[in-house]
Amino acid sequence: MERSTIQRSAIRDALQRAGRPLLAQEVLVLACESVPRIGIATIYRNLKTMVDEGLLRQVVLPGENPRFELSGHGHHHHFQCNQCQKVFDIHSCPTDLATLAPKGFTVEDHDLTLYGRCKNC
Amino acid sequence: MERSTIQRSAIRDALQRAGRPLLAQEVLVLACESVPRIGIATIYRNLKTMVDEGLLRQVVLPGENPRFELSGHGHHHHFQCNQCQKVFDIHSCPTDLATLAPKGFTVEDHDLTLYGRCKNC
DNA sequence: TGCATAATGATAATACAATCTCATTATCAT
DNA sequence: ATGATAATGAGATTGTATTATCATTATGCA
Repeated sequence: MERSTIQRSAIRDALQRAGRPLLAQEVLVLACESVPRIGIATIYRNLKTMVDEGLLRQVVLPGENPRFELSGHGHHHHFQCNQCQKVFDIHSCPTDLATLAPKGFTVEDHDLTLYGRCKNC
Repeated sequence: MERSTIQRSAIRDALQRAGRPLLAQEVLVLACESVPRIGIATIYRNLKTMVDEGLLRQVVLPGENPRFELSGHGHHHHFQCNQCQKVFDIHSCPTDLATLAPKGFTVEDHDLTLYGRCKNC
């Protein structure tokens, strides 16, 4: 993955335009707008490469297939709409979660997902 | 699933003794202690039935297969050990998470997982 | 412009949790 | 204890996201 291809650009643009974490299938649909014959294998190949390069970050919600978002947003969490199932970023983070753990347990990280209705639903 | 079998009891006991959410595979291993020839299909069959009956609750962490725990613990969250991968209950819950959502979004529920080192690791 | 080869696209293959099949076994009302 | 049948166990099968294959196409350096 050393050459610059229109497919790779289309994938990056899709994620940028969406502004929210996308499933591989969602990336395919969006990327198809600019590269109609793009294949799903190309989507997966590039997503994997871009994650390895650090350009993308994988977002995994409970019971869901992995989504992908442009990295560089720092630590943040996600909101999933119960209606449209779309996932959005939340740029704030509750503090003092470490105190919730039982005695003898050390908290190193955490993962928070909010569920509800998004702006459009 | 109307009759009482030793397999079904073994599954319930395994979850009770563990006191933490277990994967189907973990249930199999524990249940084998009392019913050596128990099959994985029986594990899945009973887990599903017991969830339908409300006896068990499914616990799904990001990127993990479903775990099962006895229900009736009310709303709570989970801790996963980065070392042994075991999952434990956390019986406290951060408040005011609803305020974290962006303007226009309504929060109906949430899901929190803490990661770190458990007491034994 | 031409060439070496990286990347793509179509489709086959894989991985693996979960479910199904069906002969056998165990439960329980009578 | 007996019979109807629910449940089990072993292994085959399924479903589905992801990856591999490989002939073809496109990139970018000389």
